[in-house]
Amino acid sequence: MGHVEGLRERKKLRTRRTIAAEALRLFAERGYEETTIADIAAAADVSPRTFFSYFPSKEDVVFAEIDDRLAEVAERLATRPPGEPPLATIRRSMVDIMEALVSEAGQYGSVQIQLILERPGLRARALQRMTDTQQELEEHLHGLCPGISEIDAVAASGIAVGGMQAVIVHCRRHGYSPEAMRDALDSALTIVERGLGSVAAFHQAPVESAG
Amino acid sequence: MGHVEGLRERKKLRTRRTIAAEALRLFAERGYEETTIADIAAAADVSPRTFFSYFPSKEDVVFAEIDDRLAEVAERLATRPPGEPPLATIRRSMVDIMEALVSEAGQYGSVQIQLILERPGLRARALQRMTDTQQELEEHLHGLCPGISEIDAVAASGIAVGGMQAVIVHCRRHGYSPEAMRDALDSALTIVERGLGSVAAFHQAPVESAG
DNA sequence: TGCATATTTGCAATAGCTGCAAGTTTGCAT
DNA sequence: ATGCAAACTTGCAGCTATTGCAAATATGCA
Repeated sequence: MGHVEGLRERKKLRTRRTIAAEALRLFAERGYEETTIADIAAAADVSPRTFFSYFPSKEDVVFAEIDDRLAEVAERLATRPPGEPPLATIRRSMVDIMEALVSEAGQYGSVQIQLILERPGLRARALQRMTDTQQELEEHLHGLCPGISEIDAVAASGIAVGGMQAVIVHCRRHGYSPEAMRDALDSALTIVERGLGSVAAFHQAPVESAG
Repeated sequence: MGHVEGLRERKKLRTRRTIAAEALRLFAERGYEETTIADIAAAADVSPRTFFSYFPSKEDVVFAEIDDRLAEVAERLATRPPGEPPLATIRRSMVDIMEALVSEAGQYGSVQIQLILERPGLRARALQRMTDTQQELEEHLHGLCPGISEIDAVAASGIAVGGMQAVIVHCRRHGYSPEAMRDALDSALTIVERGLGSVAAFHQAPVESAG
């Protein structure tokens, strides 16, 4: 799937990564507002105009890595181990999504997280991504729980993602350790599952992917 | 509290309302992008520069009414009827918040809702407001449920608001009638309450406001 | 009536973002 | 190897949101 598509594609990918990397470096060094598109373009050795053919806005460049991870999560959402109970799939997905969103793994540590927590504009963008992912989860729920009602699917995904999101933000704000964060997520998930467990559809056997 | 503070204050309030009203009218007539700050200022009979002393950004003017309503909700959150069980307070707050956010009551019908659903930037702003309100709820939970843990409070408010938000957006997108929307919210709230009911702190008697 | 303060305004500048047309580079077929 | 068509980059011009600053006005009160 995500292979080497050809020299052209590879070069574009490299450029994209360079732009993102240089942008993050500059953001970390001088700050977000203090870095202009022109600065980023210069550092990445492209014209300012070219920046916008790789990222639709300055804000989006902050989410370059995160978006890649979210795309992976979306793929994994579709490949559920046979026979896995719906609630287990949800739990697994939640953990995946949240890891994707707050992982400090990337080349530039947690610059993104810092920025997102500080700048309201970026925080809003992050929320947007959260709800987008939430909608994908919602669609998968129909496959997971045969006959689940539209509203139950919507509510369930909103509840799960909303609960996780709140906990994540709280933990990051208060500097929880990774372990404490995991514990917090776990207890939140317990509450979520208690609620979702009251929906009959979650106890039906999941539909096995046809084929 | 929100009385007539004097001529000066009243005039400012009137100007603020005029700007917002003219802006919404123009947005409805020509569209959001097609309306410039200069247009709005001209229609409201102030200088473009003055616009920014009433609203920090063009996007914020869309939320003028909504923000007023959310402020009222925040006040009502604090004035809970004595003896009301925690879960009842939550249910009541949820309904209040969602009404504030999606009410079509205002002078300009549902222009705002339309815009918010269409423009990603505005949607993000709306989400931001949702989470801000969520944090207020979270703080009140400590008063409502003595000894509730930090994480349980955070998770509970995130779950409640997240669930409601998802349902609201879904309903508006699919053109549900007010009745259908109310039913949907109700069934979502049931799931939420089932989850929150598993937290012991929600069954303690609430703290009566001292005094 | 006049002053101290708050508000409005004009001016100028910055920066994000977009459309357009010209210049380059790349992939592929011959 | 060669040449063409498609894809990519770039420079330019322009529009708009947003902000700082200082002058000009308006307002509330003594």
